[in-house]
Amino acid sequence: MNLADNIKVIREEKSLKQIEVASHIGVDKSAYSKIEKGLRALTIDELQKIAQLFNMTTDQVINYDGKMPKEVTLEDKTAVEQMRLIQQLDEDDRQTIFKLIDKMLTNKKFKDFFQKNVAAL
Amino acid sequence: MNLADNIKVIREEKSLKQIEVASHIGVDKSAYSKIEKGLRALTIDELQKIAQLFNMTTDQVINYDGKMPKEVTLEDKTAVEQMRLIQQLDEDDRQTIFKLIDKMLTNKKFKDFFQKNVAAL
DNA sequence: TTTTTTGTTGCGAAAAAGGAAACATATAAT
DNA sequence: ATTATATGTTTCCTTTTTCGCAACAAAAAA
Repeated sequence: MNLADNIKVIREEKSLKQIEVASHIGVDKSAYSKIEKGLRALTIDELQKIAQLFNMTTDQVINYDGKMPKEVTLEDKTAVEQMRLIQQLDEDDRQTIFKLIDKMLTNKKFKDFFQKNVAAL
Repeated sequence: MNLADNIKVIREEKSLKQIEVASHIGVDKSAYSKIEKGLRALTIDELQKIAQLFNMTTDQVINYDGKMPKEVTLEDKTAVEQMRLIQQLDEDDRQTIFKLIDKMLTNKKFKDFFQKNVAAL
């Protein structure tokens, strides 16, 4: 999908008319039509205004991909990326994870302790 | 800071010459000079190529604020600590955590997706 | 069907971009 | 310092793009 198509699709998802987006970015409706048809390029300024109207970042508009989200797998990601993803969790989910980790760590400490002090008996 | 300034500052931080960026985006050096001086607008296409050359997203270039990296700022210092603790877990416990986080993240993505695309129905 | 709304196309005028070359400034070498 | 070289800027004219009205076409509503 190219940028022109992205904008058209997103605009339609938001049930906006061409004229509404056009006036928001300050161009004639004919010019806007050309934009969606790929007959005239969007300026960065216009893109930013459109993104603002759509409540999205410019990157999200540029890389828009209407397809369903794909699964996430942390395992193969770098630690930095893992952190970034964990930060994205909702507050309560993150709480759950941390509590679980606390339990696991506590558990491990006991396990290690017995391993070292009791197994020798 | 405006976009033209951002690009200039970032280019200089990366020790690139105007001519190098110019040829990467396919314009004459004089045109590129005009871009940095704000005498001619960047196209979205050019912005994307520049972002690629700079190893940044277009949003990062647009919203660049001069302040240096934030590899690990105080704010997410706790996150680093969190990761350090997770690394200490036994392999199978870590697997469990990761799988759970994966599920939560995937879940959240779907939730957000439906929020945006289906909730309006 | 007949209206009304929404989107597209044609066209001359106006604005912007292209790029070669002259010019200016900074950096390096002698 | 002076000269050379590398880097960045400006001028000037040509080419390309955009402008926006108005006519046109298509779709939706009445």
